[in-house]
Amino acid sequence: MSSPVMTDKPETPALSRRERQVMDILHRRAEATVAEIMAELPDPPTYSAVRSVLRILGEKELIRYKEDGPRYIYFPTRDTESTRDDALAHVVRTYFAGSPEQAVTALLRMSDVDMNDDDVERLRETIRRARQSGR
Amino acid sequence: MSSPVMTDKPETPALSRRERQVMDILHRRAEATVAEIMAELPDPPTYSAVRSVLRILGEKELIRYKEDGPRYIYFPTRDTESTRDDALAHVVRTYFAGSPEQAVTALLRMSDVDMNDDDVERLRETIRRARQSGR
DNA sequence: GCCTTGTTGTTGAAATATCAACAGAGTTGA
DNA sequence: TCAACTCTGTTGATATTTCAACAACAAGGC
Repeated sequence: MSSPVMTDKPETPALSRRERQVMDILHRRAEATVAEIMAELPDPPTYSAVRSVLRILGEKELIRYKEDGPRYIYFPTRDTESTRDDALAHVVRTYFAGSPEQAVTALLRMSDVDMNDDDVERLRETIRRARQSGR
Repeated sequence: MSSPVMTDKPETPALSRRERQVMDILHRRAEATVAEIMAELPDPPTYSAVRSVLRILGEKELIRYKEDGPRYIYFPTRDTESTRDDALAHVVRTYFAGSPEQAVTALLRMSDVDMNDDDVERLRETIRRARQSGR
């Protein structure tokens, strides 16, 4: 099972439904036990079923675990920061025509701030200037 | 999770791997033929296989089609705007601890603008003031 | 006209995901 | 101590997904 060189491994090994649900939980919580994951899953299956998914995710090397006394605590293998950037990039590409500015607008609307594209551009300019004047 | 209205997912029937890939393509392109979808799928299966997925998505009422001469043009049933908001909200909840500001920071970094949380807060203030002074 | 190409409708097989059952080991607390 | 409880390791059954094959029909080029 130990192939030393794996040529072009896709960034996302095409997760199944349950696999994605579990990964989302682990990213949201940073780490979790089987019981915690089970509690957060929609239509939670049995303990055994959750562990089956975890086993598969482990085989795909998407998660690892550390021992905490008698039990395992699972956590994502990949760095959270790069993972979140990928997730964001995917959303921007898929839903915002690849325009981060449009996504920013939508986000600020979500956080109760009204802002149009011109505003965003103005903001970017402001930041850029502040940055150049030696922050 | 501080959002006052937390609508349960009325229609996100937990898509499978291929189903999600196809939906992503349709959201990115707004509409597409079978051939176009097949061309954009990773590890593209046969024409028939793509159509099977489309049939299932149709049964779930996630997509519809219009006739364009001899062929069908498929498109998402749901409004793009609400779908993208949901997608964004999911990413924010899963990867940014529910903080749109953090997501904005990551987005602006992606679009080659350096900006920290203080910058974002300053920006929000700027926008808010500009708005109150009668934009 | 006639052939080639591209499309849809339908069916069913193969691959994969999902789930639960059971055995065994370790921990805990009375 | 030891019995109850919780957890892991493993296996296999069931459900769903994924895929391809084939027939029928329409369009376009020669």
